Amino acid sequence: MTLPFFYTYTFFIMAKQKDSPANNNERKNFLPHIAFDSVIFGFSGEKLKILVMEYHNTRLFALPGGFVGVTENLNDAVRRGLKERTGLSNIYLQQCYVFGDVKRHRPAVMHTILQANGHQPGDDHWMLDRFISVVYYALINYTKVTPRPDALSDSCEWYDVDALPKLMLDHGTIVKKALDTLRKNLDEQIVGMNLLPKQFTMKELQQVYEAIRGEKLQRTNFQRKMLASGLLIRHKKIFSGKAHKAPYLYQFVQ
Amino acid sequence: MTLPFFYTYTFFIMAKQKDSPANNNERKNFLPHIAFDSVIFGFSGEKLKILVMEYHNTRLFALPGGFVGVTENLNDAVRRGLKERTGLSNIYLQQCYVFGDVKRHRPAVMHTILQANGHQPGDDHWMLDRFISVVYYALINYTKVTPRPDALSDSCEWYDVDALPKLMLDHGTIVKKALDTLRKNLDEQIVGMNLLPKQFTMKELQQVYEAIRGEKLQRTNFQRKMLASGLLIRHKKIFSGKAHKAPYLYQFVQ
DNA sequence: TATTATTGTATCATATTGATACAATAAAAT
DNA sequence: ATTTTATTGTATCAATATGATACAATAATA
Repeated sequence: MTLPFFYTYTFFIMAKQKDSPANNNERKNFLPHIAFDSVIFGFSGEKLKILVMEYHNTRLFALPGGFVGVTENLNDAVRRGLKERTGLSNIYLQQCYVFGDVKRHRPAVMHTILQANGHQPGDDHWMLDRFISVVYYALINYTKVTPRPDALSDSCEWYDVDALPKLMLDHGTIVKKALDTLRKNLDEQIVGMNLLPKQFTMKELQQVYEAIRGEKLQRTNFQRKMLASGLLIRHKKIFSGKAHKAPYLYQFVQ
Repeated sequence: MTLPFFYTYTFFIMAKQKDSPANNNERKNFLPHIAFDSVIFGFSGEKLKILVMEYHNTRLFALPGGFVGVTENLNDAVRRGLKERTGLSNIYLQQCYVFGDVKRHRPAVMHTILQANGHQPGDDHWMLDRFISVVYYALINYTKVTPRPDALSDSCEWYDVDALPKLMLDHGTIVKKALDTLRKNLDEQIVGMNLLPKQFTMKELQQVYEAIRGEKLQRTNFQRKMLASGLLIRHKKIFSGKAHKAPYLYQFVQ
């Protein structure tokens, strides 16, 4: 579990108060025992990356996550979190898996995080409870996003999927599961439309697929298949300023 | 949400007591706001079916479901429920989707069920709360199972997926989602191994696929593909007592 | 013994995929 | 101004997979 997005707005205020009343207020605002975590995929032009947060005084790395308001749809809660981290509203979002094992519950870790931010949580603090976590993955256009660390002054940065820092709790397993699911669900149009800018070259498109599938593809056959799919509209060539033959620009239909 | 499997053991006893103490005890035994529902697929030899329960005095049809013990893994809770309904322990089980919209919350329906079983639940009864439901689907060999209605004397019966009764709440949507997921994940070996008896004819195997995909397949090409897959072991012919050429029996490797 | 519907296999034509070759070309190097 | 370069777009051949059809084998029945 990560710190809730909610913190961004209210945590600092509450941190100045005694813990119990704040604890009780927050406990009433969210569904207990239910969290979500998001694996946010972006594509840099060459590599597949995900957003990872670091809790400043703890050296703990975690996925962005949060909690569900008592009158809030689960999906909306996740969108709220994504908006908070990325500034984007219309993000491609998919449920991935629910992690519900008892052994996820490690209150000491959450205690560390709370303490590192000036709290003295009692043993009955709601965030020290057992949580099940609904995991989502999101696909976003890397270039549109400036990741925003939250009010706890964590960092929030892109990391290559193959060069992640060690993540806290079971967040490493969560990333693996999200990547597996993305690979299994790999739909040409959806993935391309959400990870790439509106217009792109055939090479960029191929790099997206190679990054996700984790293997090199035959250039000529990839091109043939994509062109035959009917998903692409071809635009004018771009003269990129690089040497060699200039590529066409493409975009997805619709 | 359906009545919890837990009811089977304790509900009748509790029903004799005043509601509040029982309410409070149960509230402590389960994670609040979290439920699961199971779409249990079976194959009859011709049709794909699912298990549906009927609450006797309500004419309400529902999927089997339940709640998660406070010290119980989510997956184990679902297996506990399946064992209860089918008697089987090693069941192929897959997570499907989490339904988490606020509009699922319809306390009146649950109130009706509780009342129909002799309860007078107060407005604060834990089962009248908002729940998110983690949906699983299971594949089981129809012939191995005798569905067990629970102690509330509901019925628990197989229904053709294309001839379901109207299900309560969003359970109709849940079935659609489970079927979609099954189709998308359709893995030859896993599906065949779990829906068919150990040995089966090529015709039975084809019928499983046709039932799941909802379309007829070309017999000869299906046979060619399955034989070429290397997944099947061929056994002796069976002389079924029917006219015409006797088919071979097959089974999956491993 | 002939009939019947089912089963197993073969064989076409057509699509899809893998591997390779090659011409076109934008800018840099000469 | 011409040559060189790596990249891009396209074509083509072989190998494989798929769709459609034909047909022989056969277990029990008529």
